[in-house]
Amino acid sequence: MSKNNDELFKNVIAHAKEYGFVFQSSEIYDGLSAVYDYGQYGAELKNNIKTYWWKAMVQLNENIVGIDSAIFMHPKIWEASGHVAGFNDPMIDNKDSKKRYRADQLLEDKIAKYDKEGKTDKAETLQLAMDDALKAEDFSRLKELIEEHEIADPVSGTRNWTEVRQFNLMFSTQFGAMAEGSDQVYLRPETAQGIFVNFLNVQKSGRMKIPFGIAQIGKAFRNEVIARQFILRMREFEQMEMQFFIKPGTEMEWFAHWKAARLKWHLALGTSPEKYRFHDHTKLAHYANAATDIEFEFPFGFKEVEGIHSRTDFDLSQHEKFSGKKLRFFDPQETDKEKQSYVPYVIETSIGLDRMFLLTLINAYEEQDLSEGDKKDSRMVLKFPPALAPIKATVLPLTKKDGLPEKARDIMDKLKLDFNLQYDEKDSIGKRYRRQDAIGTPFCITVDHQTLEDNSVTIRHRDTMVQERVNADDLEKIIGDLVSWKKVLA
RNA sequence: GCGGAAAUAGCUCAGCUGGUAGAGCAUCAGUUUCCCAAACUGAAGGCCGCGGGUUCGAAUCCCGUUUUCCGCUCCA
Repeated sequence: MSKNNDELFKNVIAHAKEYGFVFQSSEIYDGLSAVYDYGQYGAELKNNIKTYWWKAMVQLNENIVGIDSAIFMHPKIWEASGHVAGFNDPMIDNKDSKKRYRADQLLEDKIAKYDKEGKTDKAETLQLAMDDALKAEDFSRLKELIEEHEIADPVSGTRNWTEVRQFNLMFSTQFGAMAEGSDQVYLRPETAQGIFVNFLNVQKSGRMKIPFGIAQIGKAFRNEVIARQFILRMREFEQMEMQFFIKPGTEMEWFAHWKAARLKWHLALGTSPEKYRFHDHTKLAHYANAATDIEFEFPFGFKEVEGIHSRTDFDLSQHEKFSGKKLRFFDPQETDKEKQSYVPYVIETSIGLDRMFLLTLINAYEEQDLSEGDKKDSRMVLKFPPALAPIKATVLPLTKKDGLPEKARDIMDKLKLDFNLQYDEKDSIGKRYRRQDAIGTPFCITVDHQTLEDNSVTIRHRDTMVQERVNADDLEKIIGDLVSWKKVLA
């Protein structure tokens, strides 16, 4: 990261805290690693991003519906999805090469080596010892075996190992009040499975016909080994996912469709296209036959914000297998009887809400030098798209007397049912404008002495700092148009 | 997890070789002004991340720990 970008990122984090967007969780207790809280303006901004996504995905697509599934799910779901098996390996690090290995893999390699050297006795003994240790989940025994058999890191050649640890990315807890005899359940590591297991419910109750999508916004939890870069990688995070169910064989067409549609959604916010890029996966996960990331150029480099994956019929097939229930779509239009009933393929779009939040904040953040001649001046402004701004407008009486506050309150009362507004009468008018700039309020409505005479007010625009005089009765329409979702969705 | 750096008021930071904390901005109250950070007066806010140790005495030295940032690593 260059010094300037490093500086910029630090300033954004400081700004986010100072102005009530993001706080570290449990801060007065020294914080909890990689967990963050959203403050008064952060919560508003986050909600607006959710709304933008929900409108674009659910409301504007007749064949996409939204659900809200529970965080707790049947433990077998995670076996079916592969998360239990894939997230439970015993790992060991070499302190010199700083490489991490699967402990059982290292031992397997050694066993193979013994066999090759004709030391079959040794191989067998080790194999048995390892199997016992793995079965008992005895990690210190695994470490002992690695030491006893003098296994060295192939990279550094040293035997300077850490303890063997299990990296399970899923958080677990007990289901049922009695600790004993209760079942272990997981906090979901992704929201997608909540959609897959409700595929039939939604399809039948909503009379959905393929192609159709199910969308969901919700929290997910991953016990990341390391979680850093502010809210980019958190242990508790929120996803906005849509699973689009399609006829097998049409996946490439739909993959291309959603790739384009999702980038369009991002760019509609006015973000410079140079800040975005696709990162197509060459190495695909076992369930996917195509995958791409939409990446955004953060101050610390291009990072994934959203993933678009062609997941084939992997998930539904797995759930068929594990649940014993048929998860199929019957297509009466299909003339070929053999192909009438099938497990749909899936195109997934999955965006990290917190990452989108960070993106929006960084993108909006601007330090402006407004000096003119000798007069030094600067301002901090968050140039949020008006539809996303936490506060849409602030009503300001020019002074605290002459009945201006009363008039300002009247105007505010008429507007506050439609818009999230603030009222401010403390300090000079210029200072109040700048305060609103810092939290990204796009419009300031100023009530002055002329307002008392002809009911006109000024609207001060955040980005240009230009004011226009309008009739107070027209504010609902004017502000309404300016902050409308039509500006980004139409 | 390894290595590096850091942690002092809401924010940014100062505090030299140890003697029980300061500034600017922000906040609050007031005076004045009345359309882009004005000025003035006053106030509030910190046991210096936390826990030990050395010392007559620790924000300052040592150890541990937590958190954050950077690099590596990891990332369905």
